[in-house]
Amino acid sequence: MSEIKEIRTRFAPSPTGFLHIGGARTALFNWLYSRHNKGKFILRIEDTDQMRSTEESTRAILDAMTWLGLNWDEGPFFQAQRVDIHRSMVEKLVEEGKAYFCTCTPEELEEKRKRALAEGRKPKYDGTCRDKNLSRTKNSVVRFRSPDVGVTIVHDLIKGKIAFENDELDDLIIERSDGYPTYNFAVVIDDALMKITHVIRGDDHVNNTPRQILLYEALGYDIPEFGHVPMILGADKTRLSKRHGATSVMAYKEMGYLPEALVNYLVRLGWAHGDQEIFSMNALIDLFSLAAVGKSAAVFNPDKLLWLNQHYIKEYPREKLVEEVNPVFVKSGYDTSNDDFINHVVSDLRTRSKTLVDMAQSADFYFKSELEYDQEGAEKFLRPEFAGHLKKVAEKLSGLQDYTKQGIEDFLRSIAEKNNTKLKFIAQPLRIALTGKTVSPGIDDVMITLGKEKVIERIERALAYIDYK
RNA sequence: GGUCCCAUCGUCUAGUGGUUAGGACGCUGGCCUCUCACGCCGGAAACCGGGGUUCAAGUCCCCGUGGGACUACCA
Repeated sequence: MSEIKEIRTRFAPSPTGFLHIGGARTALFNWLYSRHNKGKFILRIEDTDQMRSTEESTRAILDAMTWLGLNWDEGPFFQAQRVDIHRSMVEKLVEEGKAYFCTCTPEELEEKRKRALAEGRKPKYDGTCRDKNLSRTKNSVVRFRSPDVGVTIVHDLIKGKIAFENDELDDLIIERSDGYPTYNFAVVIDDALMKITHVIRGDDHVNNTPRQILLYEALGYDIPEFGHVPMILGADKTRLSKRHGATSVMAYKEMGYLPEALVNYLVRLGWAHGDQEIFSMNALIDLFSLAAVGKSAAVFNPDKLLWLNQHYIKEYPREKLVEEVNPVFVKSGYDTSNDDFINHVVSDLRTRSKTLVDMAQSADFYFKSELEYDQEGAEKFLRPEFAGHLKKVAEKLSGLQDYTKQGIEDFLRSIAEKNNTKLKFIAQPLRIALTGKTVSPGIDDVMITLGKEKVIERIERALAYIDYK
C-alpha cells in the first residue's frame, strides 16, 4: 500500500499587470484540482523581474483572486524574498560542476544568435564559456550545464507523453548578472521546496518543461506531475490580448459581471462534463478532473459569457443579487435606503438584465423624480385620445383594494372593457407615463414597485403633459 | 529557420471503432404577451485534406495543410 501524498498545486503569476482571463483560468484549474483532491493551493508571486514587478499588480491580482473566490491555503510567497535560497542552490550546482560561470555579453550573444539564424543554424548557446572554468566576475552569469545527449520525456497529464532531444536544449542561464535567478531556475527550486505535486500551467510552458526536469534531476529533487492547459485565443485565433476587448478579470467586475458567471465561463473553456453548461462552485469541485481537460486552444467568446451572466442574474438568490447590485446603484446616484423598494426593483429587472450595469441603467426611472419621456413613445401614446383612459386609472386607483399583480391586471382590464378598448391602449400610455419608456418590466410590477401614490402622481404629470401639448 | 503542441457547426464542446454526429452561445421561424425580456417549441449550421489499418474510422497510424507556443540576463 503506497503512501498517499497530499496534492499541492500552486498559482504563480508575475506581478507585471492585472490578473487576466488566461491567468484566472489557470488559477481556477489549480484551485479546483487541489480542492477536488482535498489538497492545498499555494499562491506564489514571481517577482524576480525587479524592473517590471509592482506592488499594485500584486494587490490587483490578489483582489481578483479573492473576487473569484479562489482562496489560497499558503502564501502569498514572494519569490524575490527567496533569492538567498536560489543563490545557494546555484552555488551548489557550480560546486558540483553542474553549472558554470559565463562572461559572454548580451551583445555578443545577440550577434551570434543573429548570425546562426541567418545561416540557418539553431540559435542556441555555443558553449564558449562551458569548459573555461571561469570564476565569478562583475558581469558574469551562471549557466546550467545541460546534457547534450539523451532524451527527456515529459509525461503530461493533459497532453500525454512529449519527448525532447536533450541536444535541442541549450545551457540556459540560471543566475543573471544582477544576481537574481531566472524563471526556469527559481520556479524549479520553489516548486520543489514548496512540495508542489502538480504543476498546472499554460501550455506556453511546455517547451520549458524538459529544461526544468533536467534541473530537478541535477538538484536531486522529485519531479512533480505536469499538466499543460491550452491557451485562450481571441476571435482572430491569436493569443488573447487587449485588442480583443477586456482581458482583465476586474474589468468584468466593473462591467457588472458576477464572479460565478466568469468562473463558469472560464471553466468551460477547455473543460467539459458531458453536456452540462451550468456549474456551481461545489459542483465544479466535485466534478473537476484534468483528464477531462481538452488539448486544443479555445477562442474567448464574450457572447457566451454574457449569456451566463444573464443566467446567474436571473437565478441568484434575491438577497445576494441585491447585495451585489447595490454598489452599482449607489454609483448611479440612486437612493438605496429603502430595502423593500430595492427588492422590488431588482425583482422587476432581473429577467431583463444581462449585467448589473445594465440593470442599473434600466432602473433609472424608479429613482427619478421627474421623468423624461421617450420621444417616439410620447408621440405615440401620450395623446389626447388616451388621456381619458389614464384619467380613469388615476381616479379609480385609490379605491383599488387588491393592489397585487392579479388585482392590478383585473383592474386595468376592467377599465379597458368599460372604455371599449384593448388592454394594450391602457398599458402602453401608462408605461410611458410611469417609466418614460416604451420598454419596461410588466406594467403591473412597475405599479406595485412604485406604489399607488407615485403612480397617481406620474399619471397626473403625464396628463398635464398631454394638455400642455 | 528549429523544437513542441493542436485540429468536430461561426464559437465553446460531447463523442474513446458501429450515433439520424448530441448539447450550449450566437443566428433564425413560431408560441406566450401590456412593451421588452424571460420561458417554451422548431430551423439552418461541423468531423481540414490525402493515404493506410479494419467487415466497419470523427474516433487508430502515416503524410500533407492550417493554426498556435517556445526559441531572452521576461515570466
